[in-house]
Amino acid sequence: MTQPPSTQEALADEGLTVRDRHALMHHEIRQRICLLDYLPGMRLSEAALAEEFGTSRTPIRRVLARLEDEGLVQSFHGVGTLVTDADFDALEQVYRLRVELTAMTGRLDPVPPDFGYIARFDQLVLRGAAIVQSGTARAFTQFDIDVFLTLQELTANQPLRQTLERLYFQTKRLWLRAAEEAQLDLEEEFKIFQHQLEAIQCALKSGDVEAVAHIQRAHISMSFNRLQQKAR
Amino acid sequence: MTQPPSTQEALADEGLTVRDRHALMHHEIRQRICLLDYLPGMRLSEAALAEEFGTSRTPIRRVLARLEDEGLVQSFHGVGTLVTDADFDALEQVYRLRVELTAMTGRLDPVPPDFGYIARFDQLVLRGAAIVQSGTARAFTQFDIDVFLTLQELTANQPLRQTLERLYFQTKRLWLRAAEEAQLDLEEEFKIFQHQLEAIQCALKSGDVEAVAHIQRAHISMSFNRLQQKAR
DNA sequence: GAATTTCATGATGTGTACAACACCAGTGAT
DNA sequence: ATCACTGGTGTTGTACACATCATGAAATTC
Repeated sequence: MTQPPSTQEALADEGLTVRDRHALMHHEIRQRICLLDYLPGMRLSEAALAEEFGTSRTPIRRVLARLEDEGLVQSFHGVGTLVTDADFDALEQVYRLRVELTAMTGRLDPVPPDFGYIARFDQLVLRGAAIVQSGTARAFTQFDIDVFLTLQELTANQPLRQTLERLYFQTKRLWLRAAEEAQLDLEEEFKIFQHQLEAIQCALKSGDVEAVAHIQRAHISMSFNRLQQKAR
Repeated sequence: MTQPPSTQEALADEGLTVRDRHALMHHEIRQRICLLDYLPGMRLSEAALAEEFGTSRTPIRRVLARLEDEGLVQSFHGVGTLVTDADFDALEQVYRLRVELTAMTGRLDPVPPDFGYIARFDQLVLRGAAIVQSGTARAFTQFDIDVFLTLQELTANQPLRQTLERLYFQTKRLWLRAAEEAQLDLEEEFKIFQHQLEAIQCALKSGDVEAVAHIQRAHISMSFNRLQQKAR
């Protein structure tokens, strides 16, 4: 009996290439940083991570180097590898660029959604409805990541997707931190997000990918404004 | 008597931190790829590069990993590290994104040029005039890189700069390859570029950074169209 | 008692040997 | 003659020992 392996087990699996193992570790650590399992300023030990993932420091160092290029950690010789702090002012530029780039997804190589895609999105909307009723900020963030990755499929422009993914994971921590510090009205945030999902769902069914992009853009912009408001 | 050290000598210098050495090697290898010293498909030997830069494979591997993330090389286990080929169709998406992002530099955190900046730009225009008269495609490309990096200073938005730099170095090889294959009228290309520089110079002196961005955008777009035309 | 020095500790960065892998030439059987 | 196999060679990937550096506590000196 074979069951889908967990992330940790997958690393021990033998059917994976080097690139796959690297991607898995990168995703996992990035996820932990964005879900605030690793808080800003926290020191990541290469040795500890190596032991956890059942490998040596060398592959871990490669992953951390990539995360450093992406702005999520920073290494200091003799000190350690520290999670960068999600400072509002420093990330304002990232947020504004994200807003503009999101609008662009509708114009640059849009991918018309097929039936399978719309069905998958319907599933997401259902999942979201459950979170509205009883969900934690953490579960919501994980959900938000899934929605983001799904919506990314609507653009065939690879460099645009790659760039947006970077920016997304750089800014995502801001929202979650504000939410956990009770600066945001969680219930209201959930409802707004659900409304956005339904609007996107509607646009998808009419095949209007550009409208989807504009809805996203508007909501990212408004979310940023709410953050800005509460941060002061 | 102290003179500015060359790239190779700088690596032997002792006053440099780890990060500086990494940046130097990264810049140097990136430059070689974009100036077609390393042709697409060519195999880069980690051992040879390590010896040349007077270090071991370990730091070289980190540089190559970054270049792989940037899409300039690709490593294959047991085969080698190959320079990616500058395929026109594959880079079309990059080009189009670059066009849009360049226009954005005028809107997102523009930096008003001061007298020192304008003076430096005047120097560039003079250098360009010399290339128009008697210049190789290679010298022109090197000049183009300098102009690009100078114009980047007009945006304070760091993530935007970082992204544009990536895209720029991904696409730059296309032009040079087309030029060396005599698909482009070099003299005409030089003149067009010089006209662009003068237009930008004019916009700079009136302090209109957004106009600078639009001039750039127009020329990148037109340059791409000329490439597309000649490639078929 | 306070400032300074020393040194133990633990972190990242580097060098190197070896493992895993792909490619190719040569060899043999069919 | 052709195909399959096998070993040699060179490459990237990994593990580990060591160098280098920053930090803080303890010892020492004034």
